[in-house]
Amino acid sequence: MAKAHKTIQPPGLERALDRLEHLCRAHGQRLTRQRRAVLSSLLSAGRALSAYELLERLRPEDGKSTPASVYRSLDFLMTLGVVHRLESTRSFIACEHPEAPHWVQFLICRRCGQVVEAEDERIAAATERLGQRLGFALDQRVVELTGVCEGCRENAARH
Amino acid sequence: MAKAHKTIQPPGLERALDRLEHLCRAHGQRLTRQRRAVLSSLLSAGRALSAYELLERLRPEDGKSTPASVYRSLDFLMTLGVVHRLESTRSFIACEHPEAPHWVQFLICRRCGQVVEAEDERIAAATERLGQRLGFALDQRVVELTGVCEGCRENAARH
DNA sequence: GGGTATTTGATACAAAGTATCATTAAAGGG
DNA sequence: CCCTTTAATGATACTTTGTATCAAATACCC
Ligand SMILES: [Zn+2]
Ligand SMILES: [Zn+2]
Ligand SMILES: [Zn+2]
Ligand SMILES: [Zn+2]
Repeated sequence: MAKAHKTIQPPGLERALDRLEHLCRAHGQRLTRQRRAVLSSLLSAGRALSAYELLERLRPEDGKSTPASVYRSLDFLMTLGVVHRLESTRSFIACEHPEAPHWVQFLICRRCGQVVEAEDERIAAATERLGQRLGFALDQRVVELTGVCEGCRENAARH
Repeated sequence: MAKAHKTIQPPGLERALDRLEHLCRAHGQRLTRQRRAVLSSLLSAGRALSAYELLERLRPEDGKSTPASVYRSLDFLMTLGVVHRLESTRSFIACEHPEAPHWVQFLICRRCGQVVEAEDERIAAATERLGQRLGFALDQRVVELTGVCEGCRENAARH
């Protein structure tokens, strides 16, 4: 049975966009059409997209988006914590956690591209401790674990 | 007092190149002039370099290196585990640990660019456990912690 | 030293990201 | 609702990073 491609439906999307609006107000930032469109597009994709893939998906709606403006919107959404950047795949993904800025870990399947956003206490604590031990005042933690997910291993098993 | 720029001197460099030779033999791989030059250059730099910075440093010696060949050498050295790639800065650094392939964490100072390679048991265990819990068979772990190192914070403190 | 599979060089290109500045539009107050 | 202000976008051009292809060179083994 093929698992349906994960796509956030209108209800969840609405909620996320409302949350974006509140975050903007709270931070005294402007909520523009493009910022909404970028988040919306990432959510609808239901997976990580490169900036240029995202640009392609915006084109039909908003033919005049450019790389620079997409990157600006992404940067903005990242500072709000509603979008994350995956360094190891140079792509961007909508946050799965409704809370304020947080430190997360990503698990990435190299077969199907699935990305799981985790919030592991143990890892958070261990990285913090390492930073302290080595005298670093940390402000960014990239934890990206790549491998093969369960589903893909099962598929591979039966040839 | 200005701290001298960290640079690996001939003795350590020799040892690293010998190690590279042995690793190549052990893996039945060829040790070419360029591969030696790339590792040597990274070691001498004593910091992370982008592929193109590295290319510049190779030019004087070997005027006909190209981006493609540098990337190929870097890929090769990475599979041997003697060079690491920093995803969050798109750069490469010589391994500081003489052991075979290993899982490490990097601490990166966003001020001075210093990179410390750590091998923290707790983080290793915690990431492994997270992978298992979520059903991922991990084969790559990117842990890059960015912040400000102790030295840079002290410098900043006295304006 | 000669044979052979691997690696490199040369060339061209693709993908990812940024700088600059004139124009547009979001937000807030009247 | 309109006007003003300030921040964001559009347009353009460019930089940086990374890859594909195939002929020529070379490391390794004997
Ligand atoms: Zn998140
Ligand atoms: Zn998978
Ligand atoms: Zn290492
Ligand atoms: Zn520093």
